[in-house]
Amino acid sequence: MIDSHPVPTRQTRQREIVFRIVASTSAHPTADWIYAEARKQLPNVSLGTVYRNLQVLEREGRVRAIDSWGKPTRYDADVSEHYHFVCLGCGAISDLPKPEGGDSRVAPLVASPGYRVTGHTLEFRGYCPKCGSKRKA
Amino acid sequence: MIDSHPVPTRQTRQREIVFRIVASTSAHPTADWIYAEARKQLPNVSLGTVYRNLQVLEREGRVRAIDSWGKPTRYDADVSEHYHFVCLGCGAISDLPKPEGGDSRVAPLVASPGYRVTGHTLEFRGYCPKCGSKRKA
DNA sequence: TTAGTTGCAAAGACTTTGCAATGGA
DNA sequence: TCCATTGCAAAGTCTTTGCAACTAA
Repeated sequence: MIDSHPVPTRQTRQREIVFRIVASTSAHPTADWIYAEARKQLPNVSLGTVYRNLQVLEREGRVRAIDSWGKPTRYDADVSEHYHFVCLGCGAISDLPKPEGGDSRVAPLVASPGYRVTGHTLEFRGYCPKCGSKRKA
Repeated sequence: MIDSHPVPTRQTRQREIVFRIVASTSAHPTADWIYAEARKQLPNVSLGTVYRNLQVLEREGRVRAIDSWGKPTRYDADVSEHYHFVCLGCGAISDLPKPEGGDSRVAPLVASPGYRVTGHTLEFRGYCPKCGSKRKA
């Protein structure tokens, strides 16, 4: 269920380009967007390759996948501890300021014996300043 | 982007059966599983109808959709505040004991001016007692 | 040399949708 | 009656995969 012996990875043009693209933006791009950008540099790169590389990069801990409730997965090259805010108006995902002592505040919420917690996801939803002002409260 | 004038909903056999099925289990079932169960009671019900009803029920606040990282969406009839634990071994989703003052502990993590937070999701991942003991730490 | 990678296209998994018929209020 | 809902099947969206050729190490 988990890689018992990790597969060695090579450094390829395609892989590095995919990584650089993800790292170059804070927009938490989708595979499709990354693909479009990649083709500007490597006109023949395929969408399959982009997906495969995103998987490898995620396995290596170089990028993080952000699940988006049925919508396409988005990727983040900031793998440090931080949370996201998803705007229900425009769909934008923005980084939240790193919570002070966040982990130590959230972790204790789960304390069931026998369970081994390896990670958690905390995501906030609502309206960003731009979308919020367009609507009546 | 948001229902300005909610569409009236009717009470149909299909809808109530779907709801009862979701409410009858704590396994956080998928649409497929709900569909299979529903056909036991209504042999001609279609998968499309199950999906449509789950959407309606969610809109009405009677069930909650749980996003499962690329895997099929799961549903929960417990719409009260509580968090989930997802087992990376067997995929089971279990309810976590309601956190004491959970909301008030988590909410302050986001305090960016201009942002209106309407909800949040907190999900823990790891190994359940059964799966944890099968693996070396 | 020898696996890991790639491009391409086809397949897969999950969910949504068009439409005519049906049925709840 | 009126329009939300249904069953069916087709279509849609996002992601994965088989395969032969290619290439990093």
